[in-house]
Amino acid sequence: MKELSKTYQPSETEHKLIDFWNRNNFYKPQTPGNKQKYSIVIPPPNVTGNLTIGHMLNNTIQDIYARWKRMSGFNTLWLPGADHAGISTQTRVEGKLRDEGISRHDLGREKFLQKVWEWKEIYHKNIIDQLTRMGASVDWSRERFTMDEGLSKAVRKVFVDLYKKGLIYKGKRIINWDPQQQTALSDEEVIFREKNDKLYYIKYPLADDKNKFIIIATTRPETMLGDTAIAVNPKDNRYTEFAGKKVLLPIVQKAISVIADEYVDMEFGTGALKITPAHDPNDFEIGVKYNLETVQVIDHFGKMNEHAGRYSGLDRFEARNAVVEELKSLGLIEKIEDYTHNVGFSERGGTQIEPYLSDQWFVKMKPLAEPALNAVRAGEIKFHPWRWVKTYENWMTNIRDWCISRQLWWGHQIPVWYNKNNNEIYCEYDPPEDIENWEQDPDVLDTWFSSWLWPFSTMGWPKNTDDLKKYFPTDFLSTAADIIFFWVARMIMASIEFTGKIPFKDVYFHNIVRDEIGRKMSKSLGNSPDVIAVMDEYGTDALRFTLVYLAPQGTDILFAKEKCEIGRNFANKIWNAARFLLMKKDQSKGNVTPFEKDIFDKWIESKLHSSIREYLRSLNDYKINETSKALYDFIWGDFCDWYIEILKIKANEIPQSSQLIFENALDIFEDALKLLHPVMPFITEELWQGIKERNVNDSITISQMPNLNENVIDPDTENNISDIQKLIAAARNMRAEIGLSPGVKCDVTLNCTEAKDETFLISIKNYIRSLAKINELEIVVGNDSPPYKSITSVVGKYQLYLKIEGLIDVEQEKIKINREIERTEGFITSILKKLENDKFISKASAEVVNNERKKLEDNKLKLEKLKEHLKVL
RNA sequence: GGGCGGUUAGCUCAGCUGGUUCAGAGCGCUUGCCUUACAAGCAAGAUGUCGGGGGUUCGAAUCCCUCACUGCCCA
Repeated sequence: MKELSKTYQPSETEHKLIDFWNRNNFYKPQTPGNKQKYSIVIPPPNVTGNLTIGHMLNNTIQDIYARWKRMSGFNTLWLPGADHAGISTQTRVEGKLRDEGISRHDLGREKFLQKVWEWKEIYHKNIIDQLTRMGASVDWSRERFTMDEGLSKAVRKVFVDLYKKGLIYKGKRIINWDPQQQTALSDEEVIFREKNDKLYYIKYPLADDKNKFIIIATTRPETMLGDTAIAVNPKDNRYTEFAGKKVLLPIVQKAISVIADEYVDMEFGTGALKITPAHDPNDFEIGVKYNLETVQVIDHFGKMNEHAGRYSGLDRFEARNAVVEELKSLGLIEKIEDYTHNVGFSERGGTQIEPYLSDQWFVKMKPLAEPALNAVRAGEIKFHPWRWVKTYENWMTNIRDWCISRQLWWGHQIPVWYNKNNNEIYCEYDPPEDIENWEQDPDVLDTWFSSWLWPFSTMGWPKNTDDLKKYFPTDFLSTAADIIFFWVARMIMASIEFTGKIPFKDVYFHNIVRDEIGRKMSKSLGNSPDVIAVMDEYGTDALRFTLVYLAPQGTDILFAKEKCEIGRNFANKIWNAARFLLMKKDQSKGNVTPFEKDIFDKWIESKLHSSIREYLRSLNDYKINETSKALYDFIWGDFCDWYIEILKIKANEIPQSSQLIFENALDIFEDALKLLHPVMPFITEELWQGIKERNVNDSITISQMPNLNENVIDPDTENNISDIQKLIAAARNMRAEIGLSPGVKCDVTLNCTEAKDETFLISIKNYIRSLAKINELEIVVGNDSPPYKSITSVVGKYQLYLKIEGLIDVEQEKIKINREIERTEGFITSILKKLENDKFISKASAEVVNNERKKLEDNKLKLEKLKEHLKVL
């Protein structure tokens, strides 16, 4: 490997490695072989947009699992693709055309769709580029798009099958109408926002006594023109005398009935409700129940229609004011109050939704929901974090029929044909043969009607392909929780219904990425960083690592690009560790006398495997931030801060073995690189290539992940070294306290209690000396303090004395020791209190009690030593 | 109105199957360092009545109740 630069330069390696991986088809699963499979399908991003930081997180998580499993011996498929995003895409293209002064109707359906496809190609490529750039180890040869021929076939088959089963029906219902996009929306596509409005109290005179009124409260006075009843609660004494009578609908001058129904909320407004079946979903239900007339007064543009009399042609909001003015002049407005309520808006377009009575296609959801609910309740499908199950259950048990028709052109056109000559309806997989006699339903299907098939349609369903047999059901789905209903729940329903299998075993709901002050990332706020720019600035690995490191299960991430310094610095640390090891190995060429592994070598191996254990545990628990933490702590904390520093000393001690020493270190380092590869694929590949001789097309990405070896995990060794680390830290602390400059060496006496400690300490004496910058280090068994003036520090079973010889203010030191004595005495008292408590002795476990006894002994000893030291001073 | 979270160091957050291996990490801050890789670094340090109150327990950041504030989802 050529000499490494002083800092890691990601841009130099990333593009090169992407090319290298692609050239070698590493991410195409092998067709033969009997390896166990592991499969993931990507949540298909919309073709409309760029990938966001949220996508980066989601895809990093998937990539981690794909790469981890691939390196752990699984035949791994991560299948990529994109979604046609009906409304968004059509809106964008129409917008672009509008700028050119053209409407879609000018072009006609066919030409318009051609334009959309052209537009889609450009943006689709964008997404592919971004996924590639982030290092996603997907199999591009299997890429799918929801409007592909194959997926379109799946959609048609599903529609026809459900129709024939009676689970798809067409009906006149109140749906969410987007007057701007001119299409129906499903309940899930409507978002509610608080809006400041007015509550109008309107008097409806009794038909047989015009001096009596029922007063109703409404936020939508313009719809009164379509009222066909008034409703009150039968329990409401205020209205007992009115029930069953008729009132005269103002302006329209039509007599309508007063219905008594328990549905009416007595608390709201005046307790009397106007019923407008054509313009309110609840009123519609009442209308059906009481067989009321439906009078539609607003058309699909959101304008008053011919039934609105002289208001015909006015926009719904203009009409509101006009109606109120007229009512006022008639003296029929009781009062107008300010009122804040939740109003539905189109999720995509932002227009205020109009409840609209129209013919639409629906899926009956109840029969589909039940098995899907059971699969999750029974734990066949596991949610991470688990609590999302409740949300899922709640939605599934209150599920309502799904409005799937959209009055758009971009999407899967409904496979239903109407006979031009009679009332016949034809719904089949293939169009009718005498096509000239039929007219196809012009509507298209909700985009989610294709994406709910994604886990199996992408693998060739309805054909029973090899891929389907091999890779379905998938193992893992990572997604945002905000599409749990849109997508996750529906995929489970569809999978079970059409394949009889669950679509995936584990679902991970990843964090929502917000900006630094907690706002959701959005285009209009402009607070979402450009992911490519961030990758350019900090490196792809840095962004990936940082996101995962900041992603505890189930919380939101507050992200600012500066946080990528965490990942960048870590990458740089790794880079320099490699640089150093290689440099030393190079310098020590030929020094190959075998050496015996010492406690530090055993310690780093133990730590490596402890880390692997934690790595596996956290990955299996879907706690990826803990995975990244384990890697960070091992590589930076254990390997770089301690092991490399130890090796510097060791190589001086036994120079004849130095080459082997650094080669051994590189073996450990290589394992660490492999473990880290799923999170930081680029730098690990680059260094893996560099630290040893490799074959031309060999890659870390297809190498074997280190196996966990529990046998080398040795808690005693880890504890012993941990004590030594504390001891060295204490010595450094003492140096710092008395202001010794790093160049000045000091003399130290180290007391221990047992002979075996002495043997151990002597064996590593030079390391302690060197790391704590000690000149003379005397190791003594027993409690005798040294015969010179010193400051002291007690570390577990060890006692340190640092010779001061007038370097320090003795009085200050005495104050400090007294303070330490006080603290220790307090601590002893608290332990004694526990031990003298019979309930503690009897109820607490023996282990805990023994532990307390041990602590007591240790601290008594410590106290003794401190007091003695005070005397010496 | 119903449901689900969150509230721990100046900031962002871990820890929450109860016990000084639990009061932590990173950033920021203070001090000292161009030490045989790394100043994107090294060493040392300061800071918290773990949101308030009550309870269970020998023992609570951790379990229960309650209040406050805050976010999200559903109606």
